[in-house]
Amino acid sequence: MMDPHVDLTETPEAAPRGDASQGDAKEHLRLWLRLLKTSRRIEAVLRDRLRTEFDTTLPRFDVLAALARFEDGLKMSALSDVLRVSNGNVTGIVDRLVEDGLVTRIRVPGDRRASLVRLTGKGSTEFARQAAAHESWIGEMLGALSPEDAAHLSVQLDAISPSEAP
Amino acid sequence: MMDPHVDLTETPEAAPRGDASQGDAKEHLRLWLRLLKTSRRIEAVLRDRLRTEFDTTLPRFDVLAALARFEDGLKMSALSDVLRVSNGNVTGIVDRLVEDGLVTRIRVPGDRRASLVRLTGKGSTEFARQAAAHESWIGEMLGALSPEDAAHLSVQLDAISPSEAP
DNA sequence: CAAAAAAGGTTTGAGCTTGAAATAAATCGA
DNA sequence: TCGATTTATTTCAAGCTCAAACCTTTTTTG
Repeated sequence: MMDPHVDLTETPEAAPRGDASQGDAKEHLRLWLRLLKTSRRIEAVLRDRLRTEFDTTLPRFDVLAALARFEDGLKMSALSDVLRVSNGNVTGIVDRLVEDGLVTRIRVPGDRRASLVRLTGKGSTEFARQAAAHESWIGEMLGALSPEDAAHLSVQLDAISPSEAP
Repeated sequence: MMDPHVDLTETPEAAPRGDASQGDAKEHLRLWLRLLKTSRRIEAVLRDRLRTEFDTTLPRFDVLAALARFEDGLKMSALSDVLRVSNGNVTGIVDRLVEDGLVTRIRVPGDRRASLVRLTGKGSTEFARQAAAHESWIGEMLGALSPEDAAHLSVQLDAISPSEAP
């Protein structure tokens, strides 16, 4: 999981007066550490539940989720693009999902290089179960937040990582 | 990297009226996806810079950071505790850091099972360089946020994942 | 058309990650 | 004291992850 990077969260050490950028840097660093901690913690819970309740992993779930969004299937490259994962990475995960019959590779007529990856019926059913559970887990974990707060937070986070493609 | 899990960010689909909890769930899910996306994006940048500029990895950096905070060294178990990583995980990373001379294992006098892990002089120097760069990278990435916004965000995130030990 | 470039994927090597099993040492309880 | 438990750590198998190298096939271009 690897949480903290630098964690000086615990050392407030009075306001580091002097020039302003010093203090700003610390505040930004602190925010980053909280952000990381929060997402890691949630992720850990999701991994754990996916494993114990569905005997699967987060990457597998992510692939199914992506394919569920694109009913016509996705090319490997498009898939790794959507997931923001390296090309080679997806190959292995899809291989295993194919073994388990949750996903198929379909030849693309005009192009002998490419193939489309699609959910099978089984994959579709299985994902529906998992997605429902997933949503409720998130609800449990973020339940402390009002929908308004949640919406507000979303907006602020968007300010940090805008939707520009890297 | 595995970003999106479920990403229905792209399907606003009008406000799902009906009972309230429905919409709330979506809002929470949306927040989670943003949170994940943001932290993954920042993490990806950090990994990349650590690799290209220091030929190291985030987990290694994290271990050094933890050890830098505890000058007297940490036992393996304490280290994996601080980092919130499995025990066996740390073993390998520390092994490699020892090979590179950045870290040492010190026998604990009264206990032949345990050992303390500490930064070497070299490790300490190296970490200082990396930490400075790290802080400035964070500054770059979060620079769009005023320190006030950052502080505010920190507080809200803390509401999601409070400091209770799991 | 033939050579070069680009596009789609897989393989590979190294490292990270986990949970579970294995070792070994220390401590506790009867 | 001796067996049982707990504590500290490592080993293991399986899977995820990346970047780089490597094939093909397709497209571009001279």
